[in-house]
Amino acid sequence: MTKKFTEKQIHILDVAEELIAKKGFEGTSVRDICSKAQINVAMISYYFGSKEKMMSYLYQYRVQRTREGFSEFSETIKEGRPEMQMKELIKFLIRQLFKYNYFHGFVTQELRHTEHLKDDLLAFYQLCVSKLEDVVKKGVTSGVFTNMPKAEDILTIILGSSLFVIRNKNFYELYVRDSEEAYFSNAERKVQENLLTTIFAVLGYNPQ
Amino acid sequence: MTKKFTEKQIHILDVAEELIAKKGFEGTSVRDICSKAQINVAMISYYFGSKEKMMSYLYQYRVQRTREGFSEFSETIKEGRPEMQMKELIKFLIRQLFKYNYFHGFVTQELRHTEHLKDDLLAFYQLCVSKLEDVVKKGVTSGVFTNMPKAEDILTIILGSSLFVIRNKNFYELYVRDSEEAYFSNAERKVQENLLTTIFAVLGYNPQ
Amino acid sequence: MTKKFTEKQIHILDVAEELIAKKGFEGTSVRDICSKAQINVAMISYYFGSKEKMMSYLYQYRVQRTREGFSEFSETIKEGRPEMQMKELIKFLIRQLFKYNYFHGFVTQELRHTEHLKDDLLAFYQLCVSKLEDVVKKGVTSGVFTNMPKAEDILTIILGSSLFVIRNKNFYELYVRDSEEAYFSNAERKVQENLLTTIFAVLGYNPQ
Amino acid sequence: MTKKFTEKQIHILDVAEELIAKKGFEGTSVRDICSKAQINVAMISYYFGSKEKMMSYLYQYRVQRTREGFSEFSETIKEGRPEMQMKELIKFLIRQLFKYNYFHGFVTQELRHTEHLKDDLLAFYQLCVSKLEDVVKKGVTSGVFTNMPKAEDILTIILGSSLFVIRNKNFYELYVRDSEEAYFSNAERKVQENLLTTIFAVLGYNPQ
DNA sequence: GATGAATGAGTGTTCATTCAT
DNA sequence: AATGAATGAACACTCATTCAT
Repeated sequence: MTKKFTEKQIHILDVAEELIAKKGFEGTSVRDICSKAQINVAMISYYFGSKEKMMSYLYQYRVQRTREGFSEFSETIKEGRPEMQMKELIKFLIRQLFKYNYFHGFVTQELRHTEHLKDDLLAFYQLCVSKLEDVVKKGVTSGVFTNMPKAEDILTIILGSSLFVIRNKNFYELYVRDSEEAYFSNAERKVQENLLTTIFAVLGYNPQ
Repeated sequence: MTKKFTEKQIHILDVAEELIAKKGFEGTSVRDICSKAQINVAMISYYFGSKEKMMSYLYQYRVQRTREGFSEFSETIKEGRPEMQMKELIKFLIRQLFKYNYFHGFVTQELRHTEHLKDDLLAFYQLCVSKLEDVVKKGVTSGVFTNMPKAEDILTIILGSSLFVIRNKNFYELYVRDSEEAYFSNAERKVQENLLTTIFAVLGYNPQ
Repeated sequence: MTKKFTEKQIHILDVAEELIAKKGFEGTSVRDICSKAQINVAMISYYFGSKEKMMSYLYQYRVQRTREGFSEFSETIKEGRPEMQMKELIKFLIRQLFKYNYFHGFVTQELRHTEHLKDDLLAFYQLCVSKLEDVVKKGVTSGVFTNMPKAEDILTIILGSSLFVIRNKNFYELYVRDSEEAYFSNAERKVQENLLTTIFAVLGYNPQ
Repeated sequence: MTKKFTEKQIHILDVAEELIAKKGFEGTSVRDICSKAQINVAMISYYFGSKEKMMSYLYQYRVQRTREGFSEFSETIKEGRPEMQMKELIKFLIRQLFKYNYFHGFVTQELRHTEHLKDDLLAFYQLCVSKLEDVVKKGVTSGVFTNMPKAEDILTIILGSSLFVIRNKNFYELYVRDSEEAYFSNAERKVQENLLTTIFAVLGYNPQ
């Protein structure tokens, strides 16, 4: 069952996510979060039970939202041809990763003591795998794709490459020479081009 | 130039790396490390000056070793044909990432306050980019590769996918159902297959 | 301007002063103070920011009180004859030193890293010098004093001798053989006699 | 019995005294001393048993030297008239205090846990008292001094005023505006003038 | 006789959390 | 429902000292 949050609680989670993304879970103190959120130091324990539980709620909250978004998205492409579906799927995933980059970036690193939480994310990833699988099969059947790579391999490339770019800003900005603000949007575009090219190559895309 | 370490110091660095990889830099206390390494709590300050300096030494130590390994490796493939060179290059990089997985996995996450250290890793990545570029060009010239993707895009896919598999064990082990011990070696093999297929596809490999 | 302290904070400062006077700033641990004050070890950081800042507050607190006392005192003697004023001035200064003996005794020794704090004490001393100067001049003009020693020399003798007696208990108790408790009050009386005699001699006091 | 020290040990004591005078006993680490003395960190424990015992030896060493100096000095004035003897005695004491200012300045503050050591200094002070007493009595008998103040009061004024000037540089340099280097020599001269005037006034000096 | 690597006790401080209000 | 004062545990680090060589 999904927990319902008040506006104040959501505000705390937003602030917490931002700070944790910047300085890590352990590197972010409850006082930091409360100070930035302009609330009392005791509020986090009061609302969520503990700092760690707050992290869990933050996690669940984000995963839930992402999954909901995925369902909505799925609807919008269900009529299209496989190559279009694949393209939109890739773009959608990259979009999510960049949008919730704070979250996706740190979460597996920081959620060590709350292993069970990973199940939610895992379920989401499996949803993606199964969707990718459908599209690949359909494409192969219709002859638009020549090869049938494993869906989990495709997802690995999409998630891995995107997260790498998000988290290794220093490396990638050698090739995306832009202002701090413009970096992410340009990096996202570049990754998108790269992944579209790469994955369609792997699929042996054969335009008809 | 490069600091020399005694066996004891190297032992501490190894233990530290393992723990930091598991629990993060801030999440790992000096006491944890010393307790696991069976040394006195004061040793880390004594040997390295501080916890943070220890981290720097660990970082430099690993990067230095990796770069040395890369130089040696470069020699061994310089005579081969481009497709062989590319294949070995991909395998070598994956090998390094899995070998020093603790290190590559956490380092950009944790080195927030010591930004300058990233330069070393960056230099290494650029070395890889330039090597990849050479091989791609040679392959295109000789006709064995049809396309000329950007070398940084290739590297992004290699590093990103490998690190994703290393760090998201929970996801990937759905597909690599093995004992804890066997996971990494099998995961490495699977990633290798995936990346070889993918990158050769992108290059438009045309066996002659 | 001046920081206001709660009763608890004042209690801590009192305990701290006593211990620091006995064992020095560096020789007194935060744990010592908190243990004696029956409070938590974290309270000093919590209330004052750090041990050193606590020292600053203690310092400022004492100097401020002493200066306020001096102003009040000045009022009470402004109508009298110079010899009476001088006598009361000497007695007042000795009184202050014995009253705040912990403080005056150690403060210049311990405030090495917070030199700027000395300015407050210095300002107080200068106030004393200027008051002494007025009285001496008036006495010389009225013919009750024959000589006009420098006011800073008079102050040096008063402060130096009093502090010596306060801090070299071992020496002086050879001549003031009393119980621990009675020592200071008797020592104060003896110093007072000594300094009154001495300074009036230097002034060439000529009763009329 | 007096301990004999090797040159190395004396070197350590000299360095220790200087540092302790500057930064206090607790504020000076064994490492500081050994580093400045260019010896091994273990040497202080090795030579003196412990840091505190080193302090004791330092203390005894200085007191012993001062007493020896006092005996020599006594010889040189034993033929003179009382007023000359008193003058030389005052000058000698001030001289010693400024010469060993490091030592006299801090010693009663820092020697808290080794109370027994004070006995040596006490014995020296008593020696001074008894010498002062002799001179005063002789002067009164011969009619050159009119009053007979207590010798311990005279000593208190001499020691207290000198130490105050030595230790409260910030105050006194308002009146002794000189370079850092010149301060002490000028301050010594000024204190000497002050104390000679003051004490001869108290004695009711009556030149014949 | 002298060293320097190594130690355990102790340092000031920060932490997430609790509790009386 | 919400606060902020207060806490005890834990933190990284420094200390004087020891001990094998």
